[in-house]
Order: sequence, then structure tokens, then C-alpha cells
Amino acid sequence: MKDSGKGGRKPRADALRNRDKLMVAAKTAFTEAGAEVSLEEIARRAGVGIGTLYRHFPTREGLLEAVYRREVEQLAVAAERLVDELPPAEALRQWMRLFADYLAPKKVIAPALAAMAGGHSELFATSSKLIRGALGLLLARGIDAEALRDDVEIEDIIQALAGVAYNVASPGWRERAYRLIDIVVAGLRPSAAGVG
Amino acid sequence: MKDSGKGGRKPRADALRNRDKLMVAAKTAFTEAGAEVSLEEIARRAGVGIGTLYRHFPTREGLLEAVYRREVEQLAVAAERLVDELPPAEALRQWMRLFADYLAPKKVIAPALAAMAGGHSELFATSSKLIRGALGLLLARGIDAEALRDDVEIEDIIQALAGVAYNVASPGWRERAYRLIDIVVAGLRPSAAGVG
DNA sequence: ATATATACGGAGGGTTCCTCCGTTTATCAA
DNA sequence: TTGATAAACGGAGGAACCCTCCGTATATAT
Repeated sequence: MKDSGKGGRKPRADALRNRDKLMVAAKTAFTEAGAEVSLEEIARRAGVGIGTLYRHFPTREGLLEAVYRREVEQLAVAAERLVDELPPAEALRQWMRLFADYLAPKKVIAPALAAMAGGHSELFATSSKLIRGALGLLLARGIDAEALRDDVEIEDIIQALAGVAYNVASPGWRERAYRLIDIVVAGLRPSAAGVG
Repeated sequence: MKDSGKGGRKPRADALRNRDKLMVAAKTAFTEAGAEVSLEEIARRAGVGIGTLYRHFPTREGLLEAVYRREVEQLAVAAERLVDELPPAEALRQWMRLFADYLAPKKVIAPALAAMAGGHSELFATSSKLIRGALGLLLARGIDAEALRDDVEIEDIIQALAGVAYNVASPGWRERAYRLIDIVVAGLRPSAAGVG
């Protein structure tokens, strides 16, 4: 597993530089202007040609994923920590709060989540796997410990998070997001299941 | 309140015809191709010029709202009926299921909900008001009867519905949607509130 | 039958998407 | 150091879309 097979020359310095400039510009642009900034705008901000952008990131999704890779990875790590430190339902709640705190606010995330919520989306493949892994762990523990209703699925939580991630911009969003998380987690207790 | 003030001539027949053709074409197009069909495509399908489309529906949202007006209205009516016939929490659950059954599946709804979730969106003004009215009624009854936690807000449910409406196309969506609704409603019981 | 308010429809300017390919340049070998 | 050349650059360009504007056509009212 040295690299990717064919041991060619090492990547050119200008390529790495440009890739980096693009990611910085993209992060700013996404933050300022939402998920639909034009890619030409991003290239412009980065000071490179549009061709260069497309060579590095053939799809908009690829760029998004690269930009928020770190956040997603941290979220995955946090899941393992939380699951060890807290009772299962509480671990899930805290993890969802982490999501709300530093992934959802990137106002670009909701569409991304939507795209990956299907499950069969090759775009966002990496992020999707990480998020699913984290949730799988949290849910499995919860179900094992009989702290969560046993029919809950990863997709359910992803859909709930899609809701959480919406309208990040609107006033009072954070409070609502936390409340929605509380509601969902409360609703997940097995004792809550058949009582409707 | 005869019409809209200035009593001009009555609207031209071709105008009404075209308006109708546009709405039919739009409904098909939205269903087949999602929320982002080009308006030119819709005009093409309807067999009218793009100028005609814009004259009748100056904004994409206006067109969307017109197309799904009936569904939204039915939903509003249903809320009043349900609130009379069922215990509050159950009424809310059933109403959310109605939403899942015949609004959410229009795969165009999620973005629309998102746009109106902010609350301060003039687009979708009418639909927004109707949905909010229905939810307001359902929640108020539930809180009065102490069947729902008393800090829940309309926006919370709208955000949950945004989650419900996501990835309508993916297999198993309906089952998940219903489960998510159950989870949320269960989590809304006051007894569930502080137990985390 | 005629006048005219209304409505039609598409040309056109601006923007974005994405591809393609001639030019430039960083790396490697001699 | 000095080429040779694989790799990367960047922007022109065709296609699609957005939305406006306005000359042409026509339904309605007298």
C-alpha cells in the first residue's frame, strides 16, 4: 500500500500549492455564500484558472468533502470517545450536539447530508462512511444496553440530522436544534416506543 | 372585496388556458425531474414562450406554491378535523403522517420547506401560513392538554418535517419517515422531557 | 367592425457549467 | 547543469439557463 500503485514522480509543488489555495478559497466562499457559489467564483478567489479547479476537484461534491474532511473525521473520533465515557443515550445526544455545533453550522452541510442520506451516493463516499460508522457505533451500544428502541436505524438519525441542519442562518436556530435533538433522543428510549 | 379593486375587464381566455397548461406541465416536470427543472423546460413542455411563464409566475417559488396549493390546503383542513377527533398527541402524529403521505413525496418539497423554515420568507407566504396555522393548532391543543412538552415550537416540527421529507426517492423511505415521526412524537411527551 | 387593453413569445445580454487543448513548468536523468 | 518530458496550468468556447424587454398578435368591449 505504498501509495497508489504506479510509483511515478512525486506530485508537483505548484499542484499542491494550488490545491491548497483552492480549498482555502472554497471554505471562505462556502461560508460566505452557501453551497451554490459558482465554481468559477471559487477559482477566481483562489487565483487559479477554472481548468485547474476542475482538475483537482472534478465535482463540486469532491471539493466540499475535501473542505470539511477534518470536521467529519473529528466527529468520527468523538463518537468513539463518547461511547466509552457516557451512558449510551447520553453519548448519542452529545454526539448529535457536536454535529450541531460544528458541522451543521457550515451552511453547506444540509444539502450534502441530503445527498448522502440516500446511502447509495458515491459522492461524499468517505464522509458518508465516517458518519455512518460513528452512528452505527452509538446506536449499537444503545440498543445492546437497551437504552434505545431496538428498531432504530442509522438512516433515521441521518434524516433527523438533516432536519437539525436546516436553516442554520435563522435566528434561534441553535436553541431549536438542541431541542430537536433532545426530543429525538427522548423519543428513542425503548419505554417511549409503544406508548403514543 | 369584489376582486382586486380596479374593476377591469375579465381575464382573457388564452391567459387562463396558458396558466393552466403551465401548472400541469410544471407538476409533471417537478415530479419527474425534481425542484431544479429549468423554467425554460417547463415552458417548452407547456408549449408556451418563456415570457409567458414569467408573466404568470414571476418566481419559481410562486409556481411551486401554485402547483401544490391544493395539497397544502387539504393538510390545513385535516389538522382541524384531527384535532377534534383524536387525543392531541395522536392528532399530531396522524397529521405528520398525512404530511409524509402526500406532501413529502413530491420530491420538490424539502427545499421548499427549507426555504420557508426560516419564517421570514416572503416566498411561499401562503403555504407557510397554512402549515404554520395547522401546526400551531395541533401544538397548542397538545400543550394545553399537557400531552406535549410545553416548550415545543412550530419551528421545531417544521425542522423535523424537513428531515422527514428528505431522500424521498431512497428505498424504504416511507417506513423510515413513519418511524421518525413516531420517535419525535414520543419524544414530545412531557414525561419524556427531563429524563435524558 | 374597430379600438385597445392584454397577453404572447422569443431575441438577447449576462452568468455558469464543464471540456478541451495549446502553453508553461517542475521534476528527473544524464 | 542541462535538456527531455510528464504533469500541470489556464482560458477559450459551446451549451444551458436565467430573466427582461418589447414588437406583434388577439380577445374583449363598444
